[in-house]
Amino acid sequence: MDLARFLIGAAIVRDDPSGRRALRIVETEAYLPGDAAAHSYRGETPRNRSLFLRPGYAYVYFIYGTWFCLNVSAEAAGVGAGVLLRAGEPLTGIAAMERSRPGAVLRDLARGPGRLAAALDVTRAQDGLDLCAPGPLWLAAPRGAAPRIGKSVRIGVTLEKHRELRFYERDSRFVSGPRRINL
DNA sequence: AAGAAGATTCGCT
DNA sequence: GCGAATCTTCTTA
Repeated sequence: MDLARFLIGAAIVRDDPSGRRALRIVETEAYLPGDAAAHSYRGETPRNRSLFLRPGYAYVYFIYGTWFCLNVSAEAAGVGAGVLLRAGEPLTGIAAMERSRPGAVLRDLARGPGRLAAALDVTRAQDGLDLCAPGPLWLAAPRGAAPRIGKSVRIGVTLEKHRELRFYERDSRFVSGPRRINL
């Protein structure tokens, strides 16, 4: 949960043969230990094992047979928890992102978790990567003034729906969702 | 062994 | 606004 707040304003960087792409993270959700809505809730499986790594590793899952979503593992080794990256503001490599997201306008390139992963060409191939070390996918610490952060209930979850574990940059137009709850 | 639901998005009505 | 796409895991038989 602290990590989810900290990541607002940080950057997720993708380096691959098509060049460098970077997004400013503007929206996250925390999935805690003992959280019935978390993929790690029912224990470790082949799909979610990355959530049980120590903090800072990529957990990528395939959802609804169509999209990938990118998370950052959040708790000590052996404890299942993570932060879902829900939306980002394109910083660099915008042309490459547009190539990966045909038809999307700038504001929609990474506005939503499935879109964010698609804009960066993140798939299960990047699952388990250390995001705190140099590599094809990594995190850059927040820079500049601390953003104004809002919180709300998580989007799309039915379990533990009352918990306010979604965080977003209040002043960003790149935040996902038709609504901004608890402004 | 089979069916349902889920941390989503897009296209058509 | 609704349905499709079709993976992983859980539930029920």
